[in-house]
Amino acid sequence: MTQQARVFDQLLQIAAILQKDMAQSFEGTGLTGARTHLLWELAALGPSPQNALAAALDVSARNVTGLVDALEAGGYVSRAPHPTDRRISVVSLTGLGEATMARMQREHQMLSEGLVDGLKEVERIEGDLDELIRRLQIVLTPETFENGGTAASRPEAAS
Amino acid sequence: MTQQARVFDQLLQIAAILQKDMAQSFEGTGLTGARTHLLWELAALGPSPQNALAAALDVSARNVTGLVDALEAGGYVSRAPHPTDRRISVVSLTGLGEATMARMQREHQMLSEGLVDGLKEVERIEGDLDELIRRLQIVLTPETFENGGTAASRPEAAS
DNA sequence: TATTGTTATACTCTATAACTATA
DNA sequence: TATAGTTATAGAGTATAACAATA
Repeated sequence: MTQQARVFDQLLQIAAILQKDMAQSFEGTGLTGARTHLLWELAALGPSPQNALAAALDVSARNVTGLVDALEAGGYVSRAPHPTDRRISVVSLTGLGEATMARMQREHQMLSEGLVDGLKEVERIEGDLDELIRRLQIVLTPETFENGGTAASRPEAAS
Repeated sequence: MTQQARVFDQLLQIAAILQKDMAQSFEGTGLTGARTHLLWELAALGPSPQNALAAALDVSARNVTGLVDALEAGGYVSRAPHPTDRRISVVSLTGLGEATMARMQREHQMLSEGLVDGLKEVERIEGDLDELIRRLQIVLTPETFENGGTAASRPEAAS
């Protein structure tokens, strides 16, 4: 039962493809992966304190300051004072930010449809992927093996 | 044919899981994703000029200099002069580097097996994944849509 | 003249710690 | 006293450009 386990490498390959696509995507736009991630969260949450964004993104407050600075400079978001708590700055999408997100959501939808267009047994595949995701989370749980996970995702997936 | 296309999001979720695992993996080891990637390539290629590593990793020569510096400081690789071309420095795995790679390959194998252990129809799933990979590369080809790809990998996959 | 690797410089993401302004 | 966001500092990955040594 040893040699035939290509599945893991296939998943790594998928991760690599998606990551590379994302990295190449933001050229000249002033956007980056991290900044766009913040935009997605902001679109989902609505106007938010940087506080909440840091929690949503699972990054430090300092990091959010930098991302919002850059997005503000690019015209994608704006900061406004909180009506009652003057410590808080509320971040909102600008018109450009909204338009950008609308476009991205549209493109995401198109790609999503294009990926499965004409594919047989899509629902069964979705079930298989759910099972793989479930197993992946178990298998990568550090306690499962003595290792910290590292070896798992051999960095082929990283570039 | 619109609403049911979960597959793309599932793939993004897989990418996010693998990336997160990889990021968490290198704690205190002096290794990182990029450095480990170089080690994998080096293990595959054998002793190589930095030149070749830059090509294999698809990264600038400057970048390789930094990665090799760090790996050399950590004792994972060593630089040696090329026998005939004195411009070239040949990078090799040290004993520690070899041992580290052997361990990682072992762990990778274990995870690979653990992922599919007891799973039904593994070969069919592998075929489905191959098809998805193929389609992914087509769908993400920039020319396919007017976009640069960005929207594709909504950065949920990035953190 | 072309190539290898380096130094110089710069940008991005990320973190912790110290500090300010507010609650 | 605790919280929100900032400045200060630092490490890591990445890039281009200029430069040295060598082909």
